[in-house]
Amino acid sequence: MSDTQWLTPDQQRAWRAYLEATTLLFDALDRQLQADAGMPHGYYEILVRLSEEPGRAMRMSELAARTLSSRSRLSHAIARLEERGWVRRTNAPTDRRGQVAELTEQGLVVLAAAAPGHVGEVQARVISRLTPEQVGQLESIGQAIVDGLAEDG
Amino acid sequence: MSDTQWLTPDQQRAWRAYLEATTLLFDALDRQLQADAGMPHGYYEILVRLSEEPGRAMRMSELAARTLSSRSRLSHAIARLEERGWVRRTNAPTDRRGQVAELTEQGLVVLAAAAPGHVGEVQARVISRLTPEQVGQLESIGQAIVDGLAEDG
DNA sequence: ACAACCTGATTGAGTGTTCAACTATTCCGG
DNA sequence: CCGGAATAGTTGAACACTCAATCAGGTTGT
Repeated sequence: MSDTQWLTPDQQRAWRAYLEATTLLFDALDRQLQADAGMPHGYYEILVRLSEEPGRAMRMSELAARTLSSRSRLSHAIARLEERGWVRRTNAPTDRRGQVAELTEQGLVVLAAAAPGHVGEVQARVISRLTPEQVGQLESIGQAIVDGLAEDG
Repeated sequence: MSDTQWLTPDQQRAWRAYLEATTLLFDALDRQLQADAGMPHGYYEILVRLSEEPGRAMRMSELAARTLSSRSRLSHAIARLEERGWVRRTNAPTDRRGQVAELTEQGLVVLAAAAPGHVGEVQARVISRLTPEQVGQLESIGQAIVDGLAEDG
C-alpha cells in the first residue's frame, strides 16, 4: 500500500470533467426546483417515486431504498413533506413497526406543477447537449458504476 | 409552453442511471473522505486547488470559481479550515477588499495523507469499472454538459 | 415462553449549504 | 474628483444531511 495508483492525464481529465459537470448540473437543477417549486431535488424524487406507485403509497424503508436515501434522511424529509400537506403517514397494516408514506391529492398537484419545469431543465441541460450515442454511453457508464458500487461496500 | 417535452424511455433510463450512479458515488466518496481524513469532499477540493497553486495561495474569489463554489460557501468553509489550522487568511496586497487563502504546512500534510485514499476510491469506484473508451466518453459528455451550462444561465 | 438478536423508524446534535442582507473598497462616467 | 454602480468578502438565519443513539415491535433458538 505504499505506492498510490494516481490517475493518468486522460483519467484526470475525464474525472474532473465529470465532477465539474455534475456539480454544476446538480446545483442548477436544485436551484430551478427550489425557485419554481419550493423544494429540493431530494423531495422531488420522493414525490415522483410515490406517484409512480399504485395507491401512491409505499413503506418507508422501501421508499428510502428507491430514493437512494438513508432511513434517517427519509424520516426527516417525510416529516417536512407532511408539514406541508404533500404526504401523509399511516401505520402499516401488516407490521406494527412500519409506516406507510402516501402522496396526498395536494402533493400530487404540486408534483404535477413541478414536473414540467424540472424535466425541461433536464432536457435543456443534459439531453439536448448530447448525441443519441452519448445518451446511450451515459446509461452504460452509469450502470457500470452502479454495479460496481453494489458489488462490494 | 403547454406541452411538456417528456423524456423518451431511452433518455429516462440514461438519466436515471446517471443520477443513481452519481448519487451513490458521491455519497461513497464523501463517506470515505469523512471517515479517513475527517473532511467533506468540498474541503478536499479546496485543499487540492490551493496545493496546485504556486505559493499554495489564491484569492478568495478565484478559489471560489475554481472549486465551483459560491463566495458564501467558500467563506464559511475557509473559516472552518482556518480553525483547524489547515489554511491561513491574509490581506491581498493589491486590493484592500481582497483576501488570500493560503495552505499551511499542516494543511499540506493533511492533504498528502488524505489524497491516496481518495484517489484510490475514485480508481476503485469509477475508473476501474470503465473501459478506456468509456473514460473518454465520460470526458466528452462531461465537457458537453459543462459547455451547455456555461453558455447561458 | 423467554432471552438475544434483528428490523423499522424516529430523534437530536453537529455540520455544511443556501439565500439575502450587509460592509468595505474600487471602478467608472461626467 | 465626485456620486453611483460594481466587486470582494463576510455574516446569520433557515434548512437539509449525517451519524449515533434510541425505541418499539418482530424473529429465532432452545
